[in-house]
Amino acid sequence: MSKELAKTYDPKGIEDRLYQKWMDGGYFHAKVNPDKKPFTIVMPPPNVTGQLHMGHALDNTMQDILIRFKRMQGYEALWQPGTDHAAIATEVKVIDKLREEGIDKDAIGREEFLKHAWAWKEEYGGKIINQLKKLGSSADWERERFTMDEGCSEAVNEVFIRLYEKGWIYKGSRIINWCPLCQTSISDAEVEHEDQDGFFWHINYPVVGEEGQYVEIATTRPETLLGDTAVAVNPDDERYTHLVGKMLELPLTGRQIPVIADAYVDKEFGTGCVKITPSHDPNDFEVGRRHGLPEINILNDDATINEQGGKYAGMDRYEARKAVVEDLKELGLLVKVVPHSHSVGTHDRCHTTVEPMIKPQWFVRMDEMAKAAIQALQDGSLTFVPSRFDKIYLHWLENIRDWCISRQLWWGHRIPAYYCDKCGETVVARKMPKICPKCSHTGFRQDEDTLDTWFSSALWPFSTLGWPAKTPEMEYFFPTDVLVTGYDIIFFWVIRMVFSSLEQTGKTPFHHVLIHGLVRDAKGRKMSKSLGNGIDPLEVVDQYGADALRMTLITGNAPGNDMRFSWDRVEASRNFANKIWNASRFVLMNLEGKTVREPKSLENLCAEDRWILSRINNVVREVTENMEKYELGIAVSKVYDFLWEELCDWYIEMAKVRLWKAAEEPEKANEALWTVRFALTTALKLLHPFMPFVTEEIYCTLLPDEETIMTAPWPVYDEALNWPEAEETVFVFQEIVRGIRNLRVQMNVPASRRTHVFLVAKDAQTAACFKAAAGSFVNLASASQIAVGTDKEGIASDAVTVVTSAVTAYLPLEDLVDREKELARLGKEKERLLKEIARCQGMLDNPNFVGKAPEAKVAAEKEKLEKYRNMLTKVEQQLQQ
RNA sequence: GGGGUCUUAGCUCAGCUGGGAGAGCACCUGCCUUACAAGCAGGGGGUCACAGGUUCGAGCCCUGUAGGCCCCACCA
Repeated sequence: MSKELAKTYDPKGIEDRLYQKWMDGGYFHAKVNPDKKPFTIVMPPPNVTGQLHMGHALDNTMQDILIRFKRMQGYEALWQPGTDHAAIATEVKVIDKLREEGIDKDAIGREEFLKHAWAWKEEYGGKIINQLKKLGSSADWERERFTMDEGCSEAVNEVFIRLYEKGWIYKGSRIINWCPLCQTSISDAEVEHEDQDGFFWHINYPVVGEEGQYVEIATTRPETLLGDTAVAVNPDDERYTHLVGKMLELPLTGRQIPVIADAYVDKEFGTGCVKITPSHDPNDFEVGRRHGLPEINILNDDATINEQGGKYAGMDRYEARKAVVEDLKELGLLVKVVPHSHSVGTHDRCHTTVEPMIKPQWFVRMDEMAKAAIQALQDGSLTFVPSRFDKIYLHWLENIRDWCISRQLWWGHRIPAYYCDKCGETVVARKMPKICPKCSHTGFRQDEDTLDTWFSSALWPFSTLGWPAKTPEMEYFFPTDVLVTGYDIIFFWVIRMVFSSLEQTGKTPFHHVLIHGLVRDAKGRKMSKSLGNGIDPLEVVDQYGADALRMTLITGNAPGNDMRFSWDRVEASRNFANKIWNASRFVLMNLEGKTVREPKSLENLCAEDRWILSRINNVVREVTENMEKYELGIAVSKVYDFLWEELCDWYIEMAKVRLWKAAEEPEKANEALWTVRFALTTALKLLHPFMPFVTEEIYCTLLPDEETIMTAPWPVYDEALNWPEAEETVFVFQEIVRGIRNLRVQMNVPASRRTHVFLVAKDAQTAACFKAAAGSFVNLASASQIAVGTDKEGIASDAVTVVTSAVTAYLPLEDLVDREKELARLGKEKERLLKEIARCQGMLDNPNFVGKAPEAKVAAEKEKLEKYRNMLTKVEQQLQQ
């Protein structure tokens, strides 16, 4: 089969085939296994009706890398997948779809609507999962869950009831954020603040019974005047103390309102007098409650003025604003209008300006649970990567307000609260109660509201494992190890999972939170539907393959940082896949018809073999360390460099000499083959988490007895494969080869012309070393032959040189040598060495350096100095000739 | 108003606990060398934003300045 491998790697077909093979092999499935240590990642559940975007691709790639890595390391690695019902997002979509069909949500009613919603879910729900599979995601699909499936819903009810019974969930009329478009309450986290240009309207409120006396207030929302129930001043504000307790004429309403004193008012800001509208401003609400003020709601749910607004009833809030201002002007009560930029709360989904309103809603008391969540971070049971997100987490928790969890939606978990038809008694229970505990009535109706979608996602790390039941999975896989998500979702999700888990299970739901940034477009803009600048990950997969996409998303990116997506980078990744594809094609061609045996003694292998083995061995150690620290970008670039530069550009080129002479010297060829295959397959294992498909395809072709690379053991560092002297020998050879290539370009030596190369080593032992390795470098140095000795006898005096620490290379180039040029070159080299020597000398002459720097550093500098001095001597000798 | 973050080669970005500045792309010069032109070899290009400080030694640590981005925030 190997013979037919295409010259360029084409992921099409291969990826789907391999994915199917993995599915069939059940490699993604994790089970409770006492013989292994568990490693668990819970997948942030994508919106059930969502479309895969670059954010998902990045998020899932990172998780897949970690899970594949840990799986290879021998952990029982569970990647728990699933989807989220995404209450409001989905409901909006279903409403839109129904509208297109001419169906009105309210007309068909709750039951019927939910049927449509479920049908929608069934139709589109699997789509995003299939898209995730295209990326190569090795999640345990057998365990796929949905936030509204039976088990998760049970968990939701359980938590609701527990918190209710503890008094931490309560229903109350509080001021909440109301979206007039979506017609539901939303939580603080869902409000986005936008700076908008507006005005400050200064309005006079006449003082009752004191002709010509006014209190001037300033407001950005004059229409809310209709709901004012007081004007407040600071108790220490001498300008107004005499007014406190007096009544004011509230314009346009015929009502009278008191002047009250409250420390909330800032004397310095505006006029120092604040109109108080308890029903439509969070601060005013607080003030109102403190002073027992009436709460007058002036708005309908769609933000039109209600009957409380008198003549303005029926107007939209902005229409009413205009009308109110006009009327005030006419009454002569409008003092002035000042342009003013202020921040306005908008709904993060539809960007409609949110209206604060007082409504009966369900809340979760946050104080105690927030404390526990803060504690978890402080005592180290939870850590963020990178750690700068600690502050964001803490700041949010320290300033948290009670969480409004009820939503006036139909798609979601219906609140398990029941009200007696007769006496109105509230019963929170798993099922509809039969008899009222208060009045023994038997008729109940369930609360109409559903829960914030994040209420169920907050339970995701344990609800998916079977909680509240004491399942073996819960016992074994929980708490999970690492959560991978974007920084934009810390407030919505991470924090709520942490406190929910701490409260319900007593444990943090995960030990580490690995945060990534946003994938932006090539210009650095957020990818968005409205800008139309989004790039479909599936299109990238289609054109370049999932491996290339994954590689692109991981390379050169540090945790928590945003990244720009560019097609150039995808192409570079694709080229890398092709590079290793061809490297393995080379190996396969040489493998053809041979049986490779492991050499009897690795210790006796030639220097270049031990070099590459030593190198991959060290790369294994470094990459593993990087992976453990979640430094994925660094890890993958090390594998990249090893494969491309060390293995392909050097080792394979060196090995060719032996491989081409396989017929004459099969044993040597066998050693080269074994070594190259070992180094390559080891590197493939390191690369597999990043580029699962191409590595699998190559690995199984190179090692036909292996079923998959997925379960191949992750390589471990082996001290027996550490050969620093072999590394040094090859390193010197590389210096020489680079020097020779340099010379040849400078002297315009035709590529076809091969030259003799004489190496003069500093001593016999070094000479022997280089003699042994010389053969492998003949081609790299464009040499006809490489002779090695310990003195220059017999070498033409006009030969050009390449000087390294251990060896000097002489090239008799006769006719090609340009004396002047050569002298200039040597002069430059001398200059460089003198500089280096001066640098070393300078450091070593500094008593502070010698005295305070670590011994190893000082020794290293001494060694360098010695080396450069040697080289200088040789260059000077050459110059004299 | 508070906090975070960034400023490194023409572009996009790495740079792990402080110890001689890196990658990819782009550019220039040679090469279709029997794995790969999606390639090979060679090359140019950076006072690591600026100013101080700590240190034997700073791209990295501290302070300040300038500019960009982001988040949080009930100043009407």
